[in-house]
Amino acid sequence: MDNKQRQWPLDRRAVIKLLGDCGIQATQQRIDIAQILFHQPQHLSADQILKTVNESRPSVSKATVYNTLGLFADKGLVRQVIVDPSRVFYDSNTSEHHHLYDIDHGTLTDIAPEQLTVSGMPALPDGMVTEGIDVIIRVRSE
Amino acid sequence: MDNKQRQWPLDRRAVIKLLGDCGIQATQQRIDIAQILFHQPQHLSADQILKTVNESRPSVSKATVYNTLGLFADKGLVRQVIVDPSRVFYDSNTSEHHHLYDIDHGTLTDIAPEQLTVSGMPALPDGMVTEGIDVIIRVRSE
DNA sequence: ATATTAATTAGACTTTGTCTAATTAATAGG
DNA sequence: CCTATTAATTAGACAAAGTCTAATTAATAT
Ligand SMILES: [Mn+2]
Ligand SMILES: [Mn+2]
Ligand SMILES: [Zn+2]
Ligand SMILES: [Zn+2]
Repeated sequence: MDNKQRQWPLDRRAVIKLLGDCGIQATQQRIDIAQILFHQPQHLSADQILKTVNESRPSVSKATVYNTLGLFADKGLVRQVIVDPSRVFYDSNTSEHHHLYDIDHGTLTDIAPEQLTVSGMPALPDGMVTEGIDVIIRVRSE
Repeated sequence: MDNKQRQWPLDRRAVIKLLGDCGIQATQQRIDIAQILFHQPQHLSADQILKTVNESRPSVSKATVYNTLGLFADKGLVRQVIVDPSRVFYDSNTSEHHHLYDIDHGTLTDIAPEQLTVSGMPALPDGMVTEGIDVIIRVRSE
């Protein structure tokens, strides 16, 4: 299944279609969360999503935000980015790319895959399967 | 300051010397923690270190373990490895290398820098300073 | 020895995330 | 449509990693 989103933002209809294509039941809460994520290619923490989705009137619980993000990640709709010991970022851009992380501001920026090449994947021990390769450039900028 | 440890394990004397060279006061607690870390090149979590250092008789508090690991990281004696959202690993090998992370078992393995090359460091925006480049190969192995 | 400074400590606290059991919403079949 | 069944949501308890504070203890310098 090829999930390259090309037209941002995804509107409500497109989001419902996307969920359906992944075999995810399109509930109100999931649609709301997906609309936030797929407004543009971006990196959001669970907490940022929880706040955003509830900023007009409270509508989605913390448990559902975590459940939904976990589900989206499992289905490959979003990618978890682990760069900060204190929280996970969810990346709405699942196409291959690398990251630049500003330690001081806690902000993530994309690096296009053409810009940076990793060569020499070592042979993996028997029974191991590559799940992904993360390249993170850590910067300070005080 | 060049901190390439070459003879493992570092004994008590070597550890005290190492701390002194970094301007770290060699207290009993710090020596104990350093001896665990510098027994061999390895990746340990704060919790693993806390347990190990207290396995004969309790001698070092949780606060001191965290203080000490933070201090060692600041001084460049150890390197933090952020691959798991639930805990930070401290790497006693500070020479340049990459990592392979087994998601299912939570274990980290080193990849020699010769084995894997990153080419094409993008130009950084003004005022940004590179802190490090992390390459992590994530694998499953169930 | 004493004074001064630095490190350690227990335990409260915070934050991120998980879990449970009860409620509510969605779906399917008649 | 109505009803039965299943799936999702929820509040709030809970867990784990890590931080912070104020008091104590240890190290250093004179
Ligand atoms: Mn957050
Ligand atoms: Mn741990
Ligand atoms: Zn990204
Ligand atoms: Zn390593």
